[in-house]
Amino acid sequence: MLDIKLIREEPEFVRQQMAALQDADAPVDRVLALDEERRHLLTKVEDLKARRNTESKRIGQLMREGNREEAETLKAEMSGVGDQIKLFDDRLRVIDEELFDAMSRIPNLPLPSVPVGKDDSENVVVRTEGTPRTFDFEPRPHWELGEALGIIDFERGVKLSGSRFYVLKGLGARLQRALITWMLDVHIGQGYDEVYVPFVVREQCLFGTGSLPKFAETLYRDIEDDLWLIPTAEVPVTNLYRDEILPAGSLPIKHVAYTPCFRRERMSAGRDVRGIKRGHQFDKVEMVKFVEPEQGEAELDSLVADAEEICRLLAIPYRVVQMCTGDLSFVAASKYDLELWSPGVQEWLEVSSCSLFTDFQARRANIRYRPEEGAKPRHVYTLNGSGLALPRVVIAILETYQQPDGSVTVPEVLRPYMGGVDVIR
RNA sequence: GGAGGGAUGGCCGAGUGGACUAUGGCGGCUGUCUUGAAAACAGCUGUGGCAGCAAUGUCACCGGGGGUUCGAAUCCCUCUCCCUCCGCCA
Repeated sequence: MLDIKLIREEPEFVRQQMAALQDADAPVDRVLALDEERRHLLTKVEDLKARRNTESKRIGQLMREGNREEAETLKAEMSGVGDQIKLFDDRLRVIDEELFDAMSRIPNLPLPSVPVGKDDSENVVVRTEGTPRTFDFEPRPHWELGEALGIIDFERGVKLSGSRFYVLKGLGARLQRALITWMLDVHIGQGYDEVYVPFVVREQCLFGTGSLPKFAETLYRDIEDDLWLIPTAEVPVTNLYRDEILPAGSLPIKHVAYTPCFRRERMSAGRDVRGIKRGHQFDKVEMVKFVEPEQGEAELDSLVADAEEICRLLAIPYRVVQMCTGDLSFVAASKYDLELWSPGVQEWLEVSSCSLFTDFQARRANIRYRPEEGAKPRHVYTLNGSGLALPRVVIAILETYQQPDGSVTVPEVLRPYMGGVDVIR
């Protein structure tokens, strides 16, 4: 949610930013019209209420004095005022709802540092680290390696739950579990506090992070209890402090959480159907930060660095890509993706998205802090980044560390987490 | 799943239709006294919207939403959450 004052005072600037975001549907003009009508009605209805408050007090006073007739006259008069107030209040309620709906459909504004571009073709590769391994044999894709090693079972996954589900077995399951534990440990070492959170949440949490109302069709939902499966740990972790005013001195707050993620992938039907790249259920270790506005951009840089550390320690080549305005998500003001090179599928796999949301989520979720004791509350800035998304890291490991005989060497850093196993065969 | 009891300010807790501008206490802040501190005493105390350059004014908020009434913390409906007892359960 943007600050409505900004839209009211700088409408031309906001329109211009919407154009840069390639968002032609953002209802800026509607917000302006509704806002004006709302304020007009507010002053009218509040005058009426002020009058009713004073006159009602007088009625009480007259009744105590035993002056029945005058009290009754005033009552009759106030009854009419009450009817008017009700009319205005009803109208206001409708306007408020419409305004809220319009406001919640306007995306966040990009930072000035974000390159302007029309779509993902104009994203900027900021840096590439590591050299892709050279093979003296044809590297195979992970689905061949995984099936041959008996560590990925696609058919039984489909039997259990349908397409885009799979089963990890033996050292495959163990590799994933090792990665989760190891990545959590690395991020804890970087100063993040681990949290374990619910995997189903109320609707309000999804609104807070910006997943609703716009992306409802990508989410799984339990109708009976009106709970939603989380599409990312970002949702429960960011909402930890929903409707709170954090006391002075509590920022920055840095959390790391392991959760599964559930996505219907209806937008991507038919894409990436082979292998484990895009499933309905996947695991992720996620970092979430709550910081003071002044620290926003610096905290984004350090968030990217914290996620990069995982790639670096795994010794897998990766690159950092900055999203241009046309490819920013609805809620992000600035965003970097981390992509691991995977030689079997011959592509850069997106394993992390690190975003700064400025105060956009904090407004929607009502998360504030006190800069100093006794000072007025301000909205925090929120950030999050995967560190990292699992199946794709598993893909990159299998494909990068594969041997001519189809076995896979276990990256050095993971061996202590695998009970000393150094090769999957 | 069944029965019952609750939700009031940073915290405890009173308040069953008008003096509530929410009693009282604790905590916190400021001041007086003191070399300093404690104690005592006095004053202050939340969030947001709208109007205004500002001082300020005004409205809303007693778990959420709706209703009754001239007037609601108080009465009615509804939802959420918490607690107690019983049953079931990894």
